[in-house]
Amino acid sequence: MPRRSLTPDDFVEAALAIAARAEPDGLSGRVIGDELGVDRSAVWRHFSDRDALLRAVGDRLMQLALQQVPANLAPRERLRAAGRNVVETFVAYPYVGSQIASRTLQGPGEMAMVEFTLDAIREIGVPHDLVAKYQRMLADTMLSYASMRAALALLPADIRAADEQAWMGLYATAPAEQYPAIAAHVFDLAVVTNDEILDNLINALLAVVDSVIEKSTGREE
Amino acid sequence: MPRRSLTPDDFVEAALAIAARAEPDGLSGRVIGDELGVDRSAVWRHFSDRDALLRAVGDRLMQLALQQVPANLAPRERLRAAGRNVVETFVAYPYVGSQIASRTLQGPGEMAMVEFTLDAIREIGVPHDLVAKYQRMLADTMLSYASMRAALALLPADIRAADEQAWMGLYATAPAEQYPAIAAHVFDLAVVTNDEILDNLINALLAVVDSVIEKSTGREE
DNA sequence: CACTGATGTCAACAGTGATGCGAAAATTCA
DNA sequence: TGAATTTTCGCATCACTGTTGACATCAGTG
Repeated sequence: MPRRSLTPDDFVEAALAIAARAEPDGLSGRVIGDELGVDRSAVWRHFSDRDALLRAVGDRLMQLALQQVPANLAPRERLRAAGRNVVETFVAYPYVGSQIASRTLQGPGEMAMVEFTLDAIREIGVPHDLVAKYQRMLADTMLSYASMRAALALLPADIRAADEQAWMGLYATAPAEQYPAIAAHVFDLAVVTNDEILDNLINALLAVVDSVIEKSTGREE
Repeated sequence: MPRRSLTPDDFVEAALAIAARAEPDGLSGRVIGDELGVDRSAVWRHFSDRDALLRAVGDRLMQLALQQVPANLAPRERLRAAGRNVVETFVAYPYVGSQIASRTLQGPGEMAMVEFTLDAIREIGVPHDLVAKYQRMLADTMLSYASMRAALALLPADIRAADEQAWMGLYATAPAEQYPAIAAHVFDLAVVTNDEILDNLINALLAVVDSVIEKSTGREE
């Protein structure tokens, strides 16, 4: 007795809503079904696989991340914003973000993101035959980092707190004879924030892109 | 009727052996138990949690990666080797590698790795107050990238092959008007290998570390 | 109106991590 | 030595997962 007819998009939408809540129960078929008032097996009428569902939702995440990049930025700033937005979006929808970094999504979101980044790298002035090489480095690195941050956001609050304070705990316990460098830097280690690390990482990647700019043509900036 | 007494290390060892096989069944309690000729519930006698087990095995992975770094290398090459070895080890034990990147292991393996990298960065000549900042960037980036590569190695062979050939497929299908940059670079994109990307990433990270070397002291190299 | 294809419901399956209970071995103590 | 205690495993069980197949019901077509 089908109460109503659902489209795959309805399930993607529901999965997004759930993934954003980051409840401890996870993103299971049962929860998705409940969100739509439907049996959990109805999900597999529209997606052959758990993997297929995740890829569809993941591709939507890419769209979300990309559409929040201001359009009128210089190419470097576009790349920076895209990277930050991917991390932000993955963290905002941690159940999906933590699981699809290694998959080729092959949807419109991923296509648009690749097009966007290729274009920005070309515009910066990277030689034509190196554009793809650096795009893949940037994309893979940002995706994997975003995925790790999402997995972090997924941890129960108490465990995350324990992990974050682990370094301060080691400060008290680690013998300075055995770990002199840790002893010398443990406070600095504990103080570094994840957003600082992300900024730092993006800067490093952009710097290496800058270092291969075509010297011959001086038209860019 | 305990046939014999098992230590936590025995389970870690068994988990390593299974994780190295990359069979499609995964690293479940049942498989670990079978490996030791023991019921799967025996695992939780020694580890409170699946998480605790993964952390223990993950810490062992760190030890494995670190102990294969040649001792007599220059600091830059030590960092390069450590990064490569972490990726290699995570890929070699993909079940564990793909899951513990976001956790603080807090074991001797992680401690040794942090000590090792802090020391190398200091030896390169990074100012004292910036050593921790760059260590965390290097470590988090390499861990997350290694984790993604491990997840990739875990995919069934047919899916991985399909993913790798996705770009070539897009070459045929993607409309050049809508995705001009993809059309212009799709062949280059498909040709870039993961190991190239890794080299490229490590180079980028090391370059940014080099850029903050203390200019005042010229004693290094 | 009947027919067909799509879609949801329900029950079932094997598999997971985890828990509580009882038995047996290993260890400790007298 | 022998008794008491602690450790550790086997077994049964739980709730939960993704997935499948049989059945029922709806929408749209001729």
